[in-house]
Amino acid sequence: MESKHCKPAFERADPDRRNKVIQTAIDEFSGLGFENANINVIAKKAGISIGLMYKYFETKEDLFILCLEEAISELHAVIEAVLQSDDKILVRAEKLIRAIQQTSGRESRYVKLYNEITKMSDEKQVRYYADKIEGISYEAYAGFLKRAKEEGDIRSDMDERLFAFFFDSLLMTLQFSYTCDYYRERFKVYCGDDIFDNDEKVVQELLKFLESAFTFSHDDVKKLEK
Amino acid sequence: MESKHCKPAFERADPDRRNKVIQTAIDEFSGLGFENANINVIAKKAGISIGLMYKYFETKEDLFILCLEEAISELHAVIEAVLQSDDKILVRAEKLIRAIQQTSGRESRYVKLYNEITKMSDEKQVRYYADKIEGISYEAYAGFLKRAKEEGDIRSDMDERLFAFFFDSLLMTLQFSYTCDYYRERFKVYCGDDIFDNDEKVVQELLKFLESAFTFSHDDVKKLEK
DNA sequence: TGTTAAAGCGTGAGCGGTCGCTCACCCCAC
DNA sequence: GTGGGGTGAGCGACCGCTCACGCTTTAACA
Repeated sequence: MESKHCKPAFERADPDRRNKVIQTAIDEFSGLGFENANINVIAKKAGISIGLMYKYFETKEDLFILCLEEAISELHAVIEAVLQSDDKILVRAEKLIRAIQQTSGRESRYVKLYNEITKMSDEKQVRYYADKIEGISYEAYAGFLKRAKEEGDIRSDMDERLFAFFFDSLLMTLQFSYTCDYYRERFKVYCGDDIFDNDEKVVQELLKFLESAFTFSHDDVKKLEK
Repeated sequence: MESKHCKPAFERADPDRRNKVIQTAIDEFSGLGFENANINVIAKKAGISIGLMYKYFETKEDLFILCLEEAISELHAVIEAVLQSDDKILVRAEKLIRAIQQTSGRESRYVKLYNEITKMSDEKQVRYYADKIEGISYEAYAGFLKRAKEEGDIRSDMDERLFAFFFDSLLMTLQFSYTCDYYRERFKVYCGDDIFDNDEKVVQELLKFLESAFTFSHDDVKKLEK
């Protein structure tokens, strides 16, 4: 899993064209999935010939991977932007939730790509991308969970890594629920057809859920009750 | 989206053969995904000719759907079995978590099929299956959350539907984390390579997380602290 | 009981469409 | 004239699906 997924010719190409190719490819891959997307169609829509496409990329898969890398760095940037201040943990959570809800059409294609790799089963690729993508959010979440714990903002009786995992699981599912067709429908089954008109309610309820999970330990509350 | 997805000839066929065909198909679909699975190969592995396969099914998609229906009713049965007693909410949660961890090879193929439909985007199919599958767990979870709330076992200041959604999101992600390649790798990134040798720890930490989220409301704890 | 026709079970060569990818070729700059 | 940018017809592999055919069972009739 090395990092070069295009031929030199693509790097030399005009930046506008590079962009056009990548964005068109992301459109097709996120809309149809890797298997159903047609590289001949992508070339046509991007305004170049297939011949040239193959001067730029070794294989269809390489093109897909380049799109993935693009999506990853974009999503990475969003997380970084949201988390750069030194807010308390719940404020960070709130910012992340709101960022997820405001995911625009542009970003939602990235999320769909992400959902697409979720079905990969080539061992090496899975490892490479899980490390690359999940590593980003893991670093972000585990880092501030640990600090919050040290500073006494959250309960002391928890395993940070597992709690970071639960936290990310909730956010990831929410992300998919706002962008991917099946998850959207699932969201409606659970919360009603009008859930997409109630962003504020989702924020508040999830924060409620997280706040209690993060801050109140069973033993402490029992002590208080005595 | 009607419910007959095979021709009469398949219903008349020998039960052993029916089983062989369905199980072989589930193997292939769950291992390779819908697009990459080859119906000619499935026929060969199941010990029948493609000609006969098409006397049994209209299309490859119909075969896939029959597999899905099979998987759904199987997963439904598991949930039912786990939830039939009238345990308290955390005991139910614990049973579900342990059931997920003990998912065998046989069941894990069903989970992979479920993961596969997660990327469907045909509007009608998405609606049909989201309703059918998520409806099962929604009924189960929302029902006992509501009862628990009425009986005062859990906090009163929450929206049951959203909390059921968060609950299912955690369980669904855990389910995938024990069965699907990418999610397994993600689980390792968050919790370390040895997380799969620590089932008990996962149970305890998730229960801790859920117990606090479900039972302690911010206002109540603040009152106690005074 | 033997003959025959109809209906279903079962086969697999192969059709037809799709799509990843190649290659022979053109054009232009240096 | 050499090298890179650019083209698109078309090759070849794959795969969903068909169809002409063979075999067996059922049953109606002489």
